[in-house]
Amino acid sequence: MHEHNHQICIDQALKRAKQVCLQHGVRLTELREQILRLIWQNHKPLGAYLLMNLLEENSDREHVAPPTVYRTLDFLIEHGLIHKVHSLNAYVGCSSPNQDRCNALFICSVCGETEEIPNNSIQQAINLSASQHKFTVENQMLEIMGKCQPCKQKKASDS
Amino acid sequence: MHEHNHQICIDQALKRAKQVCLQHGVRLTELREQILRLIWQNHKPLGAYLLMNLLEENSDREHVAPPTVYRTLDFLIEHGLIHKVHSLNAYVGCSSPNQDRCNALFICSVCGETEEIPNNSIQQAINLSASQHKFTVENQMLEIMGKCQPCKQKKASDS
DNA sequence: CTAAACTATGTTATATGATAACATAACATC
DNA sequence: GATGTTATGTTATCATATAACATAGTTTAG
Repeated sequence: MHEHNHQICIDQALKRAKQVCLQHGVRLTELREQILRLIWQNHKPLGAYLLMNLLEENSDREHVAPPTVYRTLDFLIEHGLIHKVHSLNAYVGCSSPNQDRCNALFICSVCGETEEIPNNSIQQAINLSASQHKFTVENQMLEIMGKCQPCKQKKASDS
Repeated sequence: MHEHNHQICIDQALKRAKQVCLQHGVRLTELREQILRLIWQNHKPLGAYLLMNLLEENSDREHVAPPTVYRTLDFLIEHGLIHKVHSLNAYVGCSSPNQDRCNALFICSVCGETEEIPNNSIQQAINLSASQHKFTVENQMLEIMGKCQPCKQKKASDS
């Protein structure tokens, strides 16, 4: 795990979520805030059913059913607060919700930690390729699996 | 649909599959060939259960079970003959099986037609971004949803 | 202030996608 | 043709996601 202050991460994400909801004229309900918080407590993508269990453990809710979670995930995705990581069927906090399009997601295959990295030159290359093929982009996803620096070092020191 | 000769497409894909299997020292069995053929009969990504049904309809097999299809899909993926389109949970023929990494997949949200477009500058941008973050890429997926040229034209003429 | 409209959540059932575990068959090699 | 290997069949089950409808909570207009 990178050494960075998680609490600050979470606080920032929630603060931003409140702003976004205000701007969009929608409500950040308790449920939505709880799920967003759970997601941000990891930098790993979390599956919907895991989130369901976490929600049962970490709130006074007793029985949480799938639709509850999926609706909330849909809401958070719709307002750019989280991403779905399709290669894992899992969900991760969005660190730059102001962008139209999804950035590159770097996913470590060892620790699962996921970083969203904005990159103009990737975007430009995609846009160029799209326009060359007269293709109008609505949505895109770039997921990159591999090993992060800390995990590589750790593996090296293990052997 | 682009006007291009499908049969040539399919034939080329099967020819290439035979080469690849020969090189890799594995067998292109009847089942594998049938599924590869079914996949190539579309330029749209097909789901595993749809393929299962198509296989029952288009072969003398009576009951095809999920593992049969999934094992075959795994085989075809492993040998670079098809791609899984994660955003659709579906499978599409790979048009350039010699590459290490997956190219950009342009998926039309109207007709579903999918094109795999190799693009060095996208790949370079990804590699650069990865190396800047000291991230070792093992695998990647870039899926771009939007509208293809024919569908845009068609829509324009409809209105 | 309360009825109506809208938004959010609860509940039950089910659809869809994928795999585990073990049995059988086909093929290859000696 | 016995043996090991690869491929496929079979049954059950897990994992992911949604449909459809019921209830509750919020907002707004009259």
